[in-house]
Amino acid sequence: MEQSSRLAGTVRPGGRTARVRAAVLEATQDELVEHGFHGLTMDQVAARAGVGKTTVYRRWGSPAGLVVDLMNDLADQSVPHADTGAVEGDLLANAVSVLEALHDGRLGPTLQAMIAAATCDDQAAQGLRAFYSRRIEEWANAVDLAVKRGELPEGTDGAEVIRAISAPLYYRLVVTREPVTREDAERSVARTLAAARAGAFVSQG
Amino acid sequence: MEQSSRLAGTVRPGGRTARVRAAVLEATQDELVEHGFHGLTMDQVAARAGVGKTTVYRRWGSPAGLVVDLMNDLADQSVPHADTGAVEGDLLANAVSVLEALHDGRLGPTLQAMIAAATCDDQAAQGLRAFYSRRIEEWANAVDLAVKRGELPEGTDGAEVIRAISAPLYYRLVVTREPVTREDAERSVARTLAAARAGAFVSQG
DNA sequence: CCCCTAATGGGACGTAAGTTCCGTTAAGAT
DNA sequence: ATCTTAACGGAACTTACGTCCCATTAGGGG
Repeated sequence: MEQSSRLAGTVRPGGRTARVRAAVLEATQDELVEHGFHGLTMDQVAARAGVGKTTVYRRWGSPAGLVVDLMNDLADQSVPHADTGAVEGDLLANAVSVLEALHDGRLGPTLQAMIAAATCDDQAAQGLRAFYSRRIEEWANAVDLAVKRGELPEGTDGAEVIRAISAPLYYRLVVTREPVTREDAERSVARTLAAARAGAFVSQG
Repeated sequence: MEQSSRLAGTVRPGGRTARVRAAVLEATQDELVEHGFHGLTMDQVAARAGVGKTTVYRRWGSPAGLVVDLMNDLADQSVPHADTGAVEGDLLANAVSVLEALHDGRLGPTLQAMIAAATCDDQAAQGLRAFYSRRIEEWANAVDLAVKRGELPEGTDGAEVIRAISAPLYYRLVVTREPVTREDAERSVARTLAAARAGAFVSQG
């Protein structure tokens, strides 16, 4: 996998350019942890990265641009899905990985920033959609295997099952802003699984 | 119900003060529709409302403060829940009302702004939590009645059922940023109901 | 190893958001 | 009706973000 869609377009991607990008993305993430997306300023990112602010404006254009690039960078780091051999275990592993990502001191704020950036920038929205659709696809395989094993009804939509697992967790995080606990993750798995076994995730119904 | 927690604290809430507030909240919502939360500026709100910007800064302090007050204003407008006599109809009515709110040209952007404001301001987060917990409570009654009628298992947690209905819709709206359709609403109801009938929403499990 | 130029960096500049000061207006009590 | 003062409004001021210009640095091809 290529390291970056943005760098790929440059004429001199090696050496200094790559170093600058690494420093800027690092600084961006640090700033997100401390001030969140709404407090992300090009100026401070440049200062923190030890880079001219002209460079940051030229290459990324806006705070949303920084987050988009950061998002692409994270998207390239593929996270392998679990395979415990039984749906319940796989889905719980999925829910827990979401939970841990949201609670991670560095990744959590970054994910929230990605969501915030997507609300005010089309490119960020597109990037976010791509980011999650890829993650969802990867985990959906586990559900498809479960269908083949006969654990779930024929025709069950794997991607939708994975979405259904995450939805309540993100809903609590972003919308009602309640704490998201492991119990929430377990409940989400149990409920989704109950619906799936009842055939509620079979494609056209 | 009092008209506003903020006005209640003022010494002269009548006449001009109330007129100013109405104009400012109106202008705030217009600006949110056009530019979203990230583009909400005190200056333009003041100009649009035909009010001194000093006044806007003094009474609301920040864009987040404007949204918080707008949120309180909306929270006071109680939305009665449906009662079709059968769970499925009530829950579908709930899902559709959420759907319509999100698609409404004025309320949709306002709700998104409330969410955005909550990500960068504690007071807004608290307000948002209160806003939704109240709406959830109101609709939870319909589920409780269904339990009494024997349509759902004893001990089913009504509030959690209502949350489960909304979660996938908001998830699509905010996180994956896919379009939210009536089919999504219907699927969400069907799946939640399947899980509820299987007892997945009974309190301790 | 040298050259060409892509890419970066510093600093000056313009603009707009946010703050402060003080005079003006009108709510509401007497 | 009159008076007190809460609340508003205009305008100057301060700061910080974003832009522009040009000098400097270092890839990477020859």
